[in-house]
Amino acid sequence: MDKDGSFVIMDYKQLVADALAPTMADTLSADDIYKKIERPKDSSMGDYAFPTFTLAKTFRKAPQQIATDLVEQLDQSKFEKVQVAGPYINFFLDKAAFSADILAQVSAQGADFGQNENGKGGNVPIDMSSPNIAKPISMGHLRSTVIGNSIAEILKKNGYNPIKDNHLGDWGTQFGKLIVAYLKWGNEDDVKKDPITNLVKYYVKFHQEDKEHPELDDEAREWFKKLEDGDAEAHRLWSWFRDESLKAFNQIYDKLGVTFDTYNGEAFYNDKMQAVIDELKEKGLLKESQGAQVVDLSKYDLNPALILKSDGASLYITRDIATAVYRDKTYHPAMNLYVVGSEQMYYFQQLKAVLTEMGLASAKDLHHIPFGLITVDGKKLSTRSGRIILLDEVLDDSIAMAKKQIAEKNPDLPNKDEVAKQVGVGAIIFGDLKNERMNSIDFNLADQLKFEGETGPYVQYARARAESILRKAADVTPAGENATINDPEAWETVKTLADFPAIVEEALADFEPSDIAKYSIRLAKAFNKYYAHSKILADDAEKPARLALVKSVSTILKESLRLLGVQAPDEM
RNA sequence: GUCGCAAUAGCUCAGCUGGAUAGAGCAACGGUCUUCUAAACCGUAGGUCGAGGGUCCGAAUCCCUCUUGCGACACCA
Repeated sequence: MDKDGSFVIMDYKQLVADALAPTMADTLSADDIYKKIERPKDSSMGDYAFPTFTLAKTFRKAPQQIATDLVEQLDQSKFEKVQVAGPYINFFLDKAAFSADILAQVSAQGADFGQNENGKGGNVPIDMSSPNIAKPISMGHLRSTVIGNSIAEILKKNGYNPIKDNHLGDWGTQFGKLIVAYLKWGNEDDVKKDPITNLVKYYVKFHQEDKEHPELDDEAREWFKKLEDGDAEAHRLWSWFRDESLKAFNQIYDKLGVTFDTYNGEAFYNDKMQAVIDELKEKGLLKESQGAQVVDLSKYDLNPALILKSDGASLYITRDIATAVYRDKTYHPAMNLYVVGSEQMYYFQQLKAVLTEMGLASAKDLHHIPFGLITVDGKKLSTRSGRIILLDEVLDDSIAMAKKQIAEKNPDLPNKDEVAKQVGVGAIIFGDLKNERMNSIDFNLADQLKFEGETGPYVQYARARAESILRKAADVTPAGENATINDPEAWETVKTLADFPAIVEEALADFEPSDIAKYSIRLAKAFNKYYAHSKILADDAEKPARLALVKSVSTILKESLRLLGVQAPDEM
C-alpha cells in the first residue's frame, strides 16, 4: 500500500528510457523506447538492455555502429556503467542506490509490499472446489480448490474482494438412489462414523443390485420426485447426507487450510430457475427444437444451448444461469470466475453467450479458468471405475514423508507434527500450483512426495534458514532506510525482490498462481546462492544491511507462499 | 467429421508482448558440512525446440499445412 505515496517503486526502466530519449529525439518517442527495453537473461549483460536492430534502416548504419554512437551521446551519470555489446546497449544500475531503495521499501511495508488497489474493492465471486455430496474428494478436486484459493489471495493482493463459493453438487437423481440404498442396506451409525465411505458403498451396491432388480430404479425415481416435492422424510435424509458429507469435506479443507465464504450448492438454486426460464421466454430467446427448449447461439458460432429437456426438466446450464443471475444481483461482480476443468471450455463459452444474450451486466467479465486433467496411467479418474486417488490419502502420505524427513534431518525440532503438516501439505499444494494450469498431470505419488529441488519444501527451507539467521542475530537490528549493500553476491537477490509487485499483477492478469510459485523458487534460489557464498553474520559495517536483506527475503518468501495457500514454518 | 488444448534434455517442466551461446529441477557422475539448518551450494554430461513451409534484420515464440496425444461436440455435470 502506498501509505503516503512515498513508497512508490522507482521505475528503473524509465531511468534507462530517459537516458536514451534525447539521443534519438527525432526517430523514436520516449514511449517506444521504453517498450523496446529488455531484461537480459544474464547479469553479466547488465540489468537492462536496448537493442538497436530496428534503427538500422532509419539510421542506415549497422546496429553495432548505432549502439556505439548512442552510448557516446547519452548521459551515463545515473548508472554504474553503460556498455556496448554488439547491437545491444547494456545498462548496469547503481547497485548501492537500487538496493537501498528496495530494502527500505520492503522493510517499511513488510508483507504489504506488492499490494496494489487496481481492483478498487470490486467483488469477485469464484466458483471453485465443488465436490459432489456422498462422493469422495479426489486429486481432481484438489486443482479447483487450490487454484481457486490462490487466485482469491492474489485478487486481494490486487485490491479485489474475492468471494469463494463452494458450488456443491448436492442435487440430482443420484439422491433418489442413495435414499433407496440407505433405507435398504444402510445404518445410521456407519454413516456417522465414516459418511463418505459408507454412502459410496450404498451407492455402489445400488448399481450392482439394480442390474438384477430394475424395479429399484423406479423406487429411486419416486424418492427423487418426493425430494423435489418437499417430502419431509426425503428432505431429512438428503439434508443429513449433505451435513455428514460436508463434515467430512471440511476435515480435508482444514488440512489444506482452505476456507469458503459460501456453500451455495446446486440445491440452493432450485427455486431460482423458474425465474430464469421466464426471463428467457420474455426476451424471446427460447426456441423449440426436437421437443426441447434451446437458446440459439449461431451468431457466436456455437451450438445451441439446451435449457429444458423434452420432458421439461432443467439441465446443468439452467442452474448455472440462475447462479450467474443470482451472483450478479447479490454482488454486482467486477469479475465472475469459474475454476473448472478444461474439459468444460466449450460449455462455458455457451454459458457466457447465453448470459450475454440475456444482457447480464457481469457476463462480459465472466472468466472460465480451466485447468488440465489429472490422469492415472494416462486415463481419466472416475469414481465408478475405481480409478480414483483420494486427496486425503495423498495428503497423509505426504505428511508422513515430511515426518520421516524431520526425523532424519532435524530430530530436535519443536512442533514436529505441526511442521510436518505444513511441509507435507505445502509440498502437495505447491506441486499442483507450480506448473501452468493447463498442463495435464499424470498422477505419480513418488513425484508428489519429492521435497528437493524446485518444490514447496525448498522454498520453505530457504525461508526457515533466513529466519534462523535472524534469530541468531537478535542483538543487531536490521537496517531500515539506509541499507546499502555493495556485496555483488547479493545483487541477484535484491533485484528479484524488486520484481515482486510486477509478478503480483501478472499472476492476476493471467489467472496463473504458477507465476507466483515460479517467482518464489527464483527468489529462494537467489537467496540460497547468496547464503552459500556470503557470511551474513560477519561483523562489519554492512551487517545491518545484510540482515535487512535477509529479513526482506523472509517476508517476501512467506508472502509468496501465502498467496499460494502454503504455510511457512519458522524452523524445519 | 468439426472445434479446442498440447508436443522443448532420459523423466518433469521454464522460456514474458519474437531478440544476444535454448534454461531449471529430478535422475547420472564428481566436488563442498571444525564457521549462519547439506530439505542446501558448486561442477560435468545431456536438445535437428513433433515435421514441413511462410513472415521478419532475427522465430521455441507469430501465420499456414501435416503428424501424434488428450478433450469437447444438445436432452450428464
